Amino acid sequence: MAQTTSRASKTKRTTQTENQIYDSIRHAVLTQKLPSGARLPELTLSEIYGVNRSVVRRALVRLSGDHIILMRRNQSAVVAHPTREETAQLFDARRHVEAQVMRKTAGQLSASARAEIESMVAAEHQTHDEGHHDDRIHLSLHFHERLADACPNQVLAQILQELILRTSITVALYKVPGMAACYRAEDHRGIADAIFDGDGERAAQRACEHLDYLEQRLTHARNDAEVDLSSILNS
Amino acid sequence: MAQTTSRASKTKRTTQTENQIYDSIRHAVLTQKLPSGARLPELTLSEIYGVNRSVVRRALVRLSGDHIILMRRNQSAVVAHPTREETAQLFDARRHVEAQVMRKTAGQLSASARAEIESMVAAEHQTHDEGHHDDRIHLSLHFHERLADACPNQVLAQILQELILRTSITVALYKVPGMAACYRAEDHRGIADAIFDGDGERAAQRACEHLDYLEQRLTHARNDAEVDLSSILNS
DNA sequence: GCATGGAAAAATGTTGACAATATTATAACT
DNA sequence: AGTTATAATATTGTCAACATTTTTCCATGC
Repeated sequence: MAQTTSRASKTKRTTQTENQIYDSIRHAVLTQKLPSGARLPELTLSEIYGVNRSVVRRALVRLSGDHIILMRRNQSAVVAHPTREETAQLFDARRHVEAQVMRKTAGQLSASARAEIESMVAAEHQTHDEGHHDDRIHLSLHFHERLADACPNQVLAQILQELILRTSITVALYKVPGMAACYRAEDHRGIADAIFDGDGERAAQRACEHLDYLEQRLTHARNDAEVDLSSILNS
Repeated sequence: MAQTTSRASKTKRTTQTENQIYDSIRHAVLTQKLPSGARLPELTLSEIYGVNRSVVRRALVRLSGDHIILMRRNQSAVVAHPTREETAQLFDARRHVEAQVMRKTAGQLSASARAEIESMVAAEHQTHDEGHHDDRIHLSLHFHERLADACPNQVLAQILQELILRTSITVALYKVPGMAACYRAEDHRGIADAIFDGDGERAAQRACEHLDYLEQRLTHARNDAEVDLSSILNS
């Protein structure tokens, strides 16, 4: 039932090109290549992807529905730039939802899923040790998303996926600049082990602590930046 | 910050006409005038509302993002028709989210909000006694939405609003036909009182019991129907 | 140097047309 | 009657053009 062509795209319209655009922008935001506040003019995007504005538009409307970008009348879409207040609410909501997803997922993993997650944790450690921060961020997000995928309750899981993306935006916006993107090596390991053991309550606890740690590392200063779209959006 | 022009429309594009269409369809689904599976051709809608298809389209894409309608390539949009499995997941998710919203909202109501909710509960009892089921359904949904509005965490509240709408669709689909739309007179009263008393845990408990009752009343048989759009969508 | 005003440019809003696809109706056949 | 093939219709997909609005830039004045 759950179509997997487009990451967490729920169930909706699927011109292949539209999905590509949706995924491309989503991915760029997720990996923090597109910073908060970056403008996304329809014409520029339609030239980059070689399609008409109407196709771009649909992708943008979907993204705005996911709170990833912000659309205002007669103005270019911009990557969402949540306030500090909204950030706090996002983390609060995510803790509550993710904890429940952990409880429901614990002990439910197939052998293959388990192996997959194991390798992801290992890969994450490796990229961290080697200093590939961009890759590690991507793997870290993929870890949370992969666990959500395994949750028996996909309604709850999709809600979590959205919250993961939105909190990722806030981290990019409010993290202290020099810091190697908030990371504690043993956090994901601990969560995975609790899930494997079927100990949902411990997994939930670990996930909350993980998110607390992340949130505490945020500052009040915002990191704004300018970007060149065409150099970023070419997947 | 939270714009209230369009019920739970999050923050997004807002051609007035587009919002009207969005709200109109949303309302028709919510009040069960548009049944599950009903087709929503773009041309028909654009004639009804007197606008171009592109305007209708944007409203439809937003609705599909909310899981209210389903869009498939080259096919007309249709009102969502969740499976029994998805229904169970929806109720499970809603219980978990709504319980938390109750906890956070308890004791936070202003005097005016309190009075407003009081009058809503009273109105609900009255319409029930008088047998105006359609009105009562509307008031009942409004009760839950009004409480969500009062929640300090609006991220969580908006997630709940979406779940309220989606569960409403499942109720329309799976309720036993003759039954006067699942209703226990004292449920909302008990929830409201707990909120007023600042007893979040009791409010959460009552909300869960309320939802359990609702869910248990659903059958496996689906209620399908045919409809004439133009006679419904004229608000 | 700075604010103000207005023209030029850029971007979105809206529309209608045509192409591609899906749905429905019709006809032929068993 | 029921089933299949085919034609007709309905519906969405994509596009380009123009209208409207916002943004940017530059000249003017103080």
